Amino acid sequence: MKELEKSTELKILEAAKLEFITKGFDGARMQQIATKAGINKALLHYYFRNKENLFKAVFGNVFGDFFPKIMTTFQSELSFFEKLRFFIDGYINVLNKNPKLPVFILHEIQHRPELLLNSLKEQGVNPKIIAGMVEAEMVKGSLKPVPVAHLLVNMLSMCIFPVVAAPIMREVLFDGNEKKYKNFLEERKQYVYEFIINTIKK
Amino acid sequence: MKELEKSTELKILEAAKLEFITKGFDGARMQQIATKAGINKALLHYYFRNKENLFKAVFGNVFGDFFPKIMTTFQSELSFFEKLRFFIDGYINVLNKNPKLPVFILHEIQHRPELLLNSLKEQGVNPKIIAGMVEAEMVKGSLKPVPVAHLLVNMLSMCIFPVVAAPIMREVLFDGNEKKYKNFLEERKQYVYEFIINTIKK
DNA sequence: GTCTATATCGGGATAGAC
DNA sequence: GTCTATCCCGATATAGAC
Repeated sequence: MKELEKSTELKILEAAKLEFITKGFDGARMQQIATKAGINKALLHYYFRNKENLFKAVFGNVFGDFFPKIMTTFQSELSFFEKLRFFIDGYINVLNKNPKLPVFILHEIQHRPELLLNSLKEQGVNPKIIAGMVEAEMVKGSLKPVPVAHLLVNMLSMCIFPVVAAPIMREVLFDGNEKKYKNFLEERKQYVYEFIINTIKK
Repeated sequence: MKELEKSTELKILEAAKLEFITKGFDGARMQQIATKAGINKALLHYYFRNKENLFKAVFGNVFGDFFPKIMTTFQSELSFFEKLRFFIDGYINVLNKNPKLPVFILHEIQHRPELLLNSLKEQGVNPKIIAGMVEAEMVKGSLKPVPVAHLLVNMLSMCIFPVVAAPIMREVLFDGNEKKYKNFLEERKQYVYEFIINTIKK
């Protein structure tokens, strides 16, 4: 039974998420969060005792998007190459919808390493599943043997970085033309795939 | 004629650079900068009227390291493949020495787009020189024709991202073992090179 | 140029009524 | 649960002596 009115707590969390991600912890303002949520500061402190608590709640929620849930794609019945394509495609999409997320996370964990460790535990990030799968293909002989860690990091890099550095890249490569850059990112889904394939197919 | 005593202004700039890069503009504290520089807050304001000014001075100084000066490598007499190797090697080195720089820059330009535009002008960043050079090799026939923009972005991505995301990657891939991750980054100089070569050599 | 002392203000947090 | 009013501290910035 869904409420038409979102609960106050939910409204706060949404507003806080937006504020924290765009401004960072230090730049975020409780007043601003309250305003966006349509309430006042006092109520904020009623729900979450202080700024720190509120932040942690948001961070925990948000971390999972950085390392993709799309990992599940890899447990499907598709062929390996299809899985790869789905992964790249899906991940670039997710990042495009939340382009500020990675920088936010990377910025914050610099000062609060514990955030990272906690979140990793909660999320159960396990690249080993995918790594194992890739290695299996290699011993099976369907893929050229290459260092798997580097391969995975390369793949992530080529998906994440261009989104993260979009403000700069857009300027440098396309003189600030937003449309052209969006198009560029769209093309990447194909090229990154080909790029990866190139190094592992026999 | 070099002074044995660094000028006060220089000491301030160094201290400020460190503080801003690690904490970001909002997290940085004037008091902390003063202390690190061995002076007091008032003197800080004497040299740079306010925090904003000081920040801009630092940012301008620092931006150039993000897009490498190593571009000059590309004007040398080396063969194309040697140039490529030098570039990757040198860039990963630079980043390793300033691993926090990229996140700092990306975080700050999110709220102050003008910083980016100004810095780009000052630095005269021009990927077109390299792009042109790569394209020349392609028409000459010594390289397989691939989309140059994507190729360059891929190369940057694979160099920058692993350094930027080091805190996470170190945890996920090597259970936090610093030594292993350093070693991993060292290996990358070779693998990224091979990875790139693989997609462009005939 | 460099210092101490102080003004000013913004923002997180709390008290207490409804 | 939600509000108004207020406290209080930390941080930028300035005044003014040396």
